[in-house]
Amino acid sequence: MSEKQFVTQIADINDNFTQWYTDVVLKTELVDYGPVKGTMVIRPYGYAIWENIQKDMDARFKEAGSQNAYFPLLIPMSFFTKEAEHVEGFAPEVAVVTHAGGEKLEEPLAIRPTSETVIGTMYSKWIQSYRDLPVIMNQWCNVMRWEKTTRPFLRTSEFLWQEGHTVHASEDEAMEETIKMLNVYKDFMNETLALPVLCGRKTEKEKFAGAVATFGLEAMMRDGKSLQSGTSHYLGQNFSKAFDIKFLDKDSQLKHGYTTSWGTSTRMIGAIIMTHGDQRGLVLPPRVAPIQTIIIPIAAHKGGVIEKAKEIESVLIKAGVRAQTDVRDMSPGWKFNEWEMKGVPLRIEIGPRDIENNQVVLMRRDTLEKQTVSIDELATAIPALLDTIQKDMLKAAEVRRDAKIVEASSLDEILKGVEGQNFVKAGWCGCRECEDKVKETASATARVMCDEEGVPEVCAICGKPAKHKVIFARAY
RNA sequence: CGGGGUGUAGCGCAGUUGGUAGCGCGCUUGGUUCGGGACCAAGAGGUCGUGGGUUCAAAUCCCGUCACUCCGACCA
Repeated sequence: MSEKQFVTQIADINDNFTQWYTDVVLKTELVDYGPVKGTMVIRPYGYAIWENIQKDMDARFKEAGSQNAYFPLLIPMSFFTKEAEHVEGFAPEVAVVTHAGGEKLEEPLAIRPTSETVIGTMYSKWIQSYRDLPVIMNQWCNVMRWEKTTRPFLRTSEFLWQEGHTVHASEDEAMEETIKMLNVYKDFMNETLALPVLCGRKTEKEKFAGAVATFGLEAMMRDGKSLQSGTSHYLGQNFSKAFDIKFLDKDSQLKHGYTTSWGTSTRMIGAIIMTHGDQRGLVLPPRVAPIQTIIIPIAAHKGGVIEKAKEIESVLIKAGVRAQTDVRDMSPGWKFNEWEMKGVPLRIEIGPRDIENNQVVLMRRDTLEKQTVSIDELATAIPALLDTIQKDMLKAAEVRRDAKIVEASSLDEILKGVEGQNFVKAGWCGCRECEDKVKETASATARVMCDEEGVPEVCAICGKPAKHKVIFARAY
């Protein structure tokens, strides 16, 4: 049976990946387009994934010492001009409120594209002493960036995210926090999203507007393109000076704090889709799947089938599994296709023959393998299997990714590597010209630096001595 | 922001040289089915994206505009 037969309404994943993506997000009812250009509605099935992400991540933040807070959506325009690089980076994409209450406003208000400026302003009021430090806060909110081209989850005018903002007494401590949160993200993406990510420092060109250093987490999509899935920034004293975040230190000296910020967004849902998905549609990691096990009664008109299915459902729910029975009056084949498209990790088929044998048929969405399991064992077998799927999905994604990482020692090799849908590792002298040259010839950008692997002798682009090892890739 | 494509029923589409709108799926009702997208019967559903223009007459031709989408440039 060809994969095409299953979900004919989805574009070919190998042929037209972007169309496949659009088809999948719309047809699985994760999202729909909003009435305003570039906006998206996150529908219940998509929002449930976000809620699962939030729940897991939020616990990790709290474990890392962070508290949640909420800062206002509207930010006085003047705040942005206080940090030169920051305003330059964000000004082009800020949406501004100029009228309210039927009158023109004295000062235009920006709809936050990110909150360093308001939060910095508030922190300057709250921090006086070294005893007030560190300050570690996170907020879950929406932000708005007026993008030219948009795509659901990957880039929309408005999106949901979390942004952490911290202040520390020393440079070392702030840098430590930056790396700590990078690792919190990494663990979360590995363990919960089953996403292998490459972490490292960004080049000057690619770093956050206003940061001293930006560290990114890059995931490889099925088409070999990179998706920046999270960032952690060391901001040094750039923002503390701009927003006057000062404290009296132990030595009675008045000092500026050192700040960090870190964020991830609903874009991660895009990463899940494009990393794990296949021709049949979504393949969701069990930990974030809104429904982990779908139970499909076969020959449901026959007595006792639905009852048994419901019985299994409640056993599974008691065992902590997000299980659901599809009792709709449709053919089993239709339901199989639908739930496969929606990426439910496990399917249970139960019909009269199974009930007779006290068993069910199980199918894994990730491998499409079927097996029969005794009904008595389900309460333990299903949670264990979900766990296995979670781990196998990460492994499978790692294998796919590692097969598509190549080394290059010339611009030509970088181009060939990127054209072959690979991540390309190469030596780099550190100059902007070489970075731009890669962009021009290969449409690829420096994703992250990986100097810890050993820096090659020469820059693959200009041949001068290399200072860094860089991963080049085309990116979303 | 440049280049291409598409807007006709909830979805996918057809609609010829301009002549007053159709198909498939879905939906509603009833019945038969049910182990990989079932079938029969009877129904409901559209000011053809939008604003102008040409014409006796526009889904169809012309101009504008908006949205979506694909390919680039800019960005999470």
